[in-house]
Amino acid sequence: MSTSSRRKRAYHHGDLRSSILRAAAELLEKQGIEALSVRAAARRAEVSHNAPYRHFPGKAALLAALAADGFARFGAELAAAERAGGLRARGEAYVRFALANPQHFCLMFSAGLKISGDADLREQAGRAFGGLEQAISAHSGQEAPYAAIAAWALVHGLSHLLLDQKLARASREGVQQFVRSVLGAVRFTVPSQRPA
Amino acid sequence: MSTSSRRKRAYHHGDLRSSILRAAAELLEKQGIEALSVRAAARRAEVSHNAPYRHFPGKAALLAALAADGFARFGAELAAAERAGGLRARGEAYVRFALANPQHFCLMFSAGLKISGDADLREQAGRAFGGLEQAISAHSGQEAPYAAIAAWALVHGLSHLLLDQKLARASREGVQQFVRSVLGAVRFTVPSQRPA
DNA sequence: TGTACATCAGTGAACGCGCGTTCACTGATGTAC
DNA sequence: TGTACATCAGTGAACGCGCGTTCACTGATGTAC
Repeated sequence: MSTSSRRKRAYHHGDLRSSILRAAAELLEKQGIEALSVRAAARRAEVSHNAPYRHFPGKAALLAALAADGFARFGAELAAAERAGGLRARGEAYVRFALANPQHFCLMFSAGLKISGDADLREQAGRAFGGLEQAISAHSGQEAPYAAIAAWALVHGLSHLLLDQKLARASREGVQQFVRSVLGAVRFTVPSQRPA
Repeated sequence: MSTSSRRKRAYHHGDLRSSILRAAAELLEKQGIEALSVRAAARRAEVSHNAPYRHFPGKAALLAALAADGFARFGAELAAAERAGGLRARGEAYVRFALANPQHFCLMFSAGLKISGDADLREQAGRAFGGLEQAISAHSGQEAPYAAIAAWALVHGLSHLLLDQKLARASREGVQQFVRSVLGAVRFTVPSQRPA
């Protein structure tokens, strides 16, 4: 009540869709997927509990939009890392994103999320995966699909194990250095290997 | 009603704890973690909705017991596979377990599950992971911790990607052969490598 | 072998909760004339 | 520039739901004598 926020919010919010998404993202990371509900997001955005329905048909659409946002950021960070430091840097960025956005990461990769159902989500996920596949095949030669998949599985699994706190050693050594050591312990059996 | 099951169930069930666990496990795999509730498990076991509270203090304890069961089976299958076919077979069994018990696998590795809170869960998980670490260090020499972790990450990530349907190629080729190909594309940079 | 009684393992009713979603509404905005 | 009106983006009340958990209970079991 009273003059709570900077200025009294107008009846019309202006950009409620973004506000809802931001609130939902904060809830997701701070309280976990279980705590994320349409009503909670509306509360956090300081609107009535059904205002979100002006912008999302239902809860599933909200989750899909969150995941799409996640994929967009993910893809951008991976691409930037690779431009800066090659394929190895891309792998490290993969793990870094997962650790920085654990709940987003889980949401993006949860089986419950039907990627095909949402156009924007489909596009963003396709973009992120497309960049990945392209990067790997460009680096390893056209004929190394299994090595490419193994590399993906390696960083993906490392991300999950770190998120699930299964690797005590990592926190002792510092995560970035740990990740580098683990990735460094692997070679892929294709001709044109040897990272830059 | 009437003579529904084989014989009229006595007032005292006899082994309700096991029945509840079995019902919960079936619900978990058939309907997913979201559909698993204390009440649903009780319904499936054909007892009143609060009979489970005779055997589990609450929902968290039921989940912990499910996960502990999962770890017990997981550890046993991994150990058996290794006895039969070495470390490579252990890796394949890891993925096979995940694919055969997707929801259990996710539950077992979900961060929400507090392993330290439940004695039995702690023991079973420790047994499974202990076997894993032992197997890897025995195989790769004492001084290859990163290779060991990388191997773990590889099979773990492969499991997740397969579960999340991210690897279309796998279903085209047959999963077992696909897994073998991916695992075969990797070498670890430690002296005593070369699997049997 | 019989009986009194404590204990155990179930039942059914009830609680309060937050959820997703729908409904009829109202205040604000933009546009045609 | 002013005004009528359609449209948009919010509000607040209400719905039905399944959930976890608690309560007082009752039927069955086992044990001491």
